[in-house]
This record gives sequence, structure tokens and C-alpha cells, in this order.
Amino acid sequence: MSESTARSRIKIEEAKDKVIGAIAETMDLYGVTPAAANLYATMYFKEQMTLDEMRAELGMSKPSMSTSVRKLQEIEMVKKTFTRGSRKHTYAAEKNFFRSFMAFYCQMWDREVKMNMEAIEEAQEDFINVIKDSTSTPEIVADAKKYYDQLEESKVYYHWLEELVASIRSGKIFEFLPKEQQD
Amino acid sequence: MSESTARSRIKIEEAKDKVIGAIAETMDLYGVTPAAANLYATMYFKEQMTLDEMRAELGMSKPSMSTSVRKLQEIEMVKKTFTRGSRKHTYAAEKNFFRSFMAFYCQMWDREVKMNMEAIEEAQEDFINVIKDSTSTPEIVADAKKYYDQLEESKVYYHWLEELVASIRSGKIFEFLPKEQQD
DNA sequence: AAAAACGTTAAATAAATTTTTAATAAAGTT
DNA sequence: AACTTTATTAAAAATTTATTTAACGTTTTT
Repeated sequence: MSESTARSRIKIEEAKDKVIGAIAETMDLYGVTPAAANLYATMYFKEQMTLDEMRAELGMSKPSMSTSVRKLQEIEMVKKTFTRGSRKHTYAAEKNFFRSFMAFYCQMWDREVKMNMEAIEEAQEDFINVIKDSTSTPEIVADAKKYYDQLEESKVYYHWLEELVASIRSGKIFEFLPKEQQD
Repeated sequence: MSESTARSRIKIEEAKDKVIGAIAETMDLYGVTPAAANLYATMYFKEQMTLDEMRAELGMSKPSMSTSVRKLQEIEMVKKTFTRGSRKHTYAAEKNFFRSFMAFYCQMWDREVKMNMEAIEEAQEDFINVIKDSTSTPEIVADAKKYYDQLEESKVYYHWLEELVASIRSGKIFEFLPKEQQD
């Protein structure tokens, strides 16, 4: 291999590394560990990888790769791929950011709506019981009513969030906001 | 205070705590510390609070409240309020989840677009240089072109994300997805 | 059937983050 | 101007989280 060929290869690696660094840095805002963030960003430029290739590439332990890959599978940013004739499992990064976006945020927002709505429904029942309780003083009733109304108001947001998730899942949002802008 | 009045007060507190717990639990997915998450959820049911009230309510140190409140201000989930005649600073939680949503995600997505687009532009320049380099072998040129195209494709997503942020900031998204659903 | 290869789980270590105690700075009052 | 009150910064301690080493179980190969 000639001098300049080697130099070009290095240039390519350096260019990739710039992007890998940026992706990894923004990814830990997504609640994944640094190892998982680096792994995803690295896989973004590969067809597919085995655990051993990951370990070699990132210089980390195999269990670390194993847990990172599982976490990335959970948020659907990595998929298992089938490679005939190989005993080693192979994995590929989801390279379509639209799909990653959908999977990640829909999952996150679903969880948020579910958890908070459950708590809200329970709490509202409790407030109603206090309001209906004949021994409650007017002051207590007013308080309970105030909190009940505040929660009722917040449901508007959770319903909206549910609709947002639905329109992302169905793809309807892309009618409103097309992927390719024509400006 | 009568027996039943006390019981009602407890019922109200327990009901609030259910919601506080749920909000705090989903909030640490938003990259805030447990202290900040608990604090916001607690403030959600209060008009406004001073640092000393926060410390008393959560049973934590004052510097912890100070840093938590600052973090919450950064993501615009808490605002400083002016209270005449009081030397103590007072703070209020943003109770409109739509506004919290907008502030948080727009900030997050802006940062992501900015960081990654900067890296992409730089890397693409590097790839172009390798492609234009007359000493590059056909194989290297093909590689550089492949990566260049992959990055070019990803820009579609970042542009879309920018548009999403813009439509949230302008409120245009609520024309597509109304806050109050009529189903 | 034994040995090797591969992936995962468990326990231990290491690293990073969060929280607190103590000290400092800033603002207000007497 | 000295003394309080309040908030913030700095250093230390504690907790949590991430990572590694070691052990285990499973599958495949010889």
C-alpha cells in the first residue's frame, strides 16, 4: 500500500470519527450509557458486526458489548441480523433516523402517558371521595376540587401526546411535515 | 381539628403523592437528577416555593435545592417569581405541560441538529477531498463516496427535525394536532 | 463424548454523578 | 459599619451507575 493510499484511509477514518463523536455525544441525552452510544455510532458506518468485532473496535469487554447491544435492541436502534454459516450473532444499526426517532419517542411517550394517567385517575378518585365525604369541611372540599381540576386540565396534554404518538406511528405526521422539504 | 378532618387532609396528601411519584419517575428519563425530578413534581402542586420551603418539604440540603432549581430553570420547567417584601427568592413550576414539552424538546432537538450537522458538514468536506485526490485508488474513492452519500441521506432527517421544532415553536403543529380532541 | 466457541449472568471493581458539609459572597438591616 | 439573612460555590462524602473479570450454561465441532 502506497503512502498516499494510507493517508487517504486515515482521512476517511478521521472523517467518520467526527460523526461518530457527534452522534455518541448527543445520544447520551437519550438515556443510554457511553458504551452503548459509542457502539451505535460505530455501527452506523458498518454493514453489521459481531460481538467480537465490537469489542475489538471499541476496545471494551464482551459483556459490556453484550449489554449495550441489548439496550440498543430495546430501543430498536439495533437489529439482530441472520448470517448463514456463522455461529456468531450479527447485529446491524438502524440507519434510518426516522425509524429510530419513531421507535424511541413513541416508546418513551407511551410510557409517560401510561404511568401518569394511571396515577392521575387514582388520585382523582381519591379527591372525589374527599369531596363527597360529608364530614369534609368547605375548606378541604375546595382544596380537593382545586387539585382535581388541575389534574383534569393536565389530561388534555396527555391526550395530545397520545395523538402525537399515533400520528407518528401511522405516518400521518409526514402529511403535515413532509420528509423532503421543497423550500 | 377533628378526626375526620385530619383523615381527609391525609387522603389529599396521599393522592398528591401518587401523582408526584409518577411525574418524578418519568422525569428522570428527561435527564434530570432524582432531586430535581422530585422537586418539580412537588412544586407542581404549589403556588410557589422558597429554597427553605423546598428543603423542608423534601428533607434535603439547601445547595441541592439550589442546583436542582437552576437545572429546572435551564429546561424552563421552573420560573423565578417576584414576591414583594420577601428577601427570599421564590420559584414556581411551569404547570402547563405543553409549554414544558415545547421548551424541553425544542432545546434538545436544536442541540442535536446543530452538533450533528456541524460534524456531518465537516466530514463531507473531508470525503470530497479524498474523492478529488488524484492519488486515491478507485476502491478508496468508492468508499468515500459511500459514506458521503450516507451522510447526505441523513440530512433529510435533521432538516425534518428542524421543521418539527419550528412548527412546535410557532404553534403550527396544533393546527394539525389540536389540543382538545373532539372524538 | 470431550473439547472448543460463544453468549450471558453474577460478583467485584472502577468511574462518574449526586448530595452534603463547610466556606464564601452578596444583599439587606439595624 | 457591623451584623443578619440568604444564596452560591468548593471540597468532601456518599451513592449510584457503568464496566470488567470470572464463572456458568449452551451449542457446536471434532
